[in-house]
Amino acid sequence: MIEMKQIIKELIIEAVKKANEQGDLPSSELPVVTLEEPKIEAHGDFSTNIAMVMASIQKMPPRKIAEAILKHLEDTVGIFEKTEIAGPGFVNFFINKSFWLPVLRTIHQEDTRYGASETGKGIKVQVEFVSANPTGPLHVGHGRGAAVGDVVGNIMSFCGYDVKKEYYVNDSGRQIKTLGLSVFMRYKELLGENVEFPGDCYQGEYIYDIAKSVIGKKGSSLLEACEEKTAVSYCAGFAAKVILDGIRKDLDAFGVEFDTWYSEQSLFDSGKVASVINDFRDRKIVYEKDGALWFKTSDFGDEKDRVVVRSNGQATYFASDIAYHQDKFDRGFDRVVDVWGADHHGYIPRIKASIAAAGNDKDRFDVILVQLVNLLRDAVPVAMSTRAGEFVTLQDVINEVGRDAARFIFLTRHYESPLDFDLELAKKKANDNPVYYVQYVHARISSILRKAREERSIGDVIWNEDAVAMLKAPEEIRLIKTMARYPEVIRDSAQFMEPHRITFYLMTLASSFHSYYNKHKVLTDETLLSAGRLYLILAVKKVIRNGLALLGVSAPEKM
RNA sequence: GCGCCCGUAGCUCAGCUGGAUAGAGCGCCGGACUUCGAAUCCGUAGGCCGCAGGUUCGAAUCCUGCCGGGCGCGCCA
Repeated sequence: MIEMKQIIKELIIEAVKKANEQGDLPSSELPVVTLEEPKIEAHGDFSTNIAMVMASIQKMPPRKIAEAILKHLEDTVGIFEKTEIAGPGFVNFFINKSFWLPVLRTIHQEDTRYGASETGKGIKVQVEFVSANPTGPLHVGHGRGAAVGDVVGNIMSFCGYDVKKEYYVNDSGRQIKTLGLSVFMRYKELLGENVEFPGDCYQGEYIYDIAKSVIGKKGSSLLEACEEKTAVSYCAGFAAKVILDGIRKDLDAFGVEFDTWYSEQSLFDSGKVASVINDFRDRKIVYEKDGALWFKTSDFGDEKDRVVVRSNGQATYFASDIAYHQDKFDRGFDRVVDVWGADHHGYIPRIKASIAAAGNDKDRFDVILVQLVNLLRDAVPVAMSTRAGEFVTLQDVINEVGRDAARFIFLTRHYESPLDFDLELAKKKANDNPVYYVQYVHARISSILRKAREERSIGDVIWNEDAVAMLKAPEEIRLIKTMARYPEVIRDSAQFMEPHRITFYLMTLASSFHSYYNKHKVLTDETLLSAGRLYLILAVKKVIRNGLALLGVSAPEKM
C-alpha cells in the first residue's frame, strides 16, 4: 500500500512536470502530493486533491488542471484500470485488480512480522504506566491505564523502537505511613484492643487480611516489644510488600509485564533526590519561603512555584518525581512516555518545568492522559475509592468478564474519552462483545483450515500464481485492500500512540471477512479457486492474529 | 474564577490531523442455517456533528465566543 502510493505519486509528479513543459500548466511549482483512500468505493482506490490545491498557483479552475495532469499521466507499469476527474476536481485512480494480489504473498512471507517497521529504529523509549501506590489492590481505572500503556509499548516496539516498560513504585512518603498505621490499628483491634479506627486510614477489608498475616508472623510482639513508631513502620513495609506482590499477580493475570520496577525510596537512598535539590540550590532556581523550599517552576512555564521540601523537612512527592524524571533521561532514553490518569493533568506543567530545568528537552517527554473509568453496575455508578474501601478490583473484572474482553473494551475507545464500564452489561453481552466478533474470525478460519487438512489433505497453503489469480470477487479484493492497509494502521497507531486504531481496524477486517464468508465458499469443487481462497483466508488469519497479539488478546483456534 | 478533556443516530463510540453522499456496534423492525462454525450475514428506519460567528474552492475536523458535562487548581499523592 505504501509502495503503491509512492508509485502513483511519482507518476503524478511526472505528469505535472510534463504538463508544464508542454505548456498545459503555466507554473512548475509543485505542492505536496497527498493521496488518500476515498471512503466511497465508487471514488476509486486512491484519490488526490492536487488539482484543487494547485488552483491558486496555476490560476486555473481545478478541473482544467486535473485534465492537464491526466493528459500527461503516463501509466508506465499498467497499474491503473481507470482514472477519472470527479466532483470539484478530485482525480480518482482505480487500481488494476492484479496489483493487489502480491500483498497476500507479502503477508505470508512476513508472517508474524507483517505490519512491522523500522520507523523507530535506534530510538530508546520508556513507557511508564500503572505505577499505582502499593496501598491497595488495582481497580478498573488502573486496568485501563495498564492496557493502554502495555499496548502502546507493544506497538512502538513492533515499529522498531527500543521500548522498556516501567512501573514506578511509590514506596515512600505519607501514604505508606498511613498504610502502616491502618494495618497496625487493625492489628491491635484483632488482638482485642479497643481502638478507634482513624477516618483517614484505609478502610478496605484487605487491611484486616494483612493485619492477620502480621499476627501470623509476629504474634502480639509488636504491642509489647517496641514503640508504636517502630511497629507502624514494620507494618508499612510488610503491607507494601504484600500489596505489591498482589499487584504483580493482578498484572500478570491481565497479561502485563514490566521490564523494571523502579522504587521511589531508592531515589532517596541513592542520594539522587538530595543531589537534584542541591543542584537546583546552586543554580538558584529554588528558594526558601515560610520555612519550605520552593522550586521556581514558574520560570519554566508553570503557572506558579511548587514546594519541594516541606517546612517539616520532608521532601514532597514532586521532589522525588523531579529526580525520577531526570534519572529517566540519565538512563539514556530518547523519549519518555508517562501514562497517567486524567485527574493528574495539572501535574504536567511542573514535571515539564523540572525536565527543562534539569537541562533536558521537554519535547521528548509525553504524557498520555487516560480518562477515568466510570464503573457501572446495571447503569448505576459504583463508588470507587481506595481509602473508603469501596471498589471493584481489576481482578474482579477479569474474573467477571475475562481478560480478553476487558482488555479489548479498554482499547475500544480513544483514551481521551471517558469510559463507561458496565459490569452487568459486559457480562450479559459476553456473546456479542466486539472481542468475540474478531476472535471468531480466527476460530472460523482455523476451522476451515482444519477441514481442508482433514477432508482434503491440504496441508501446506502456498503461493500459487494461478490460484491467487482466481481471486476476483469484489469481496476478495476488498479483503486484500483492507489487509494492505494494516502496516499503515500500525505505523499511525505508533506515531500517535493510539491503540484504539488497531482495535477499530480489526473490527473492520473482521466485518469484511464475515461478509465474505457468508457470500462465498472457500472449499469449492474447483481446486484452483479453493487454493486461492485458502491462501487468502490464511492471510486474514495471520493479520488478525498479529493485531490481537499487539493488543495482548488471544487468538483462539476454537471458541 | 483559571486550566485540561469531552459534546456526532435512542445508547456506547469511530471519523484516517481540512475533502466528495458523516460511519460502526448495541437496540428497533424485516429477512437468511439439509451447504466450510448463525458468537455470523443481508436489508429498513434513525443525524441543524452542542449553539453562534470566522478562516477557504471545501469545516464534524482549524480559530474566536457562548452553553452543557467531567476532572484539576495543597507544604496530598
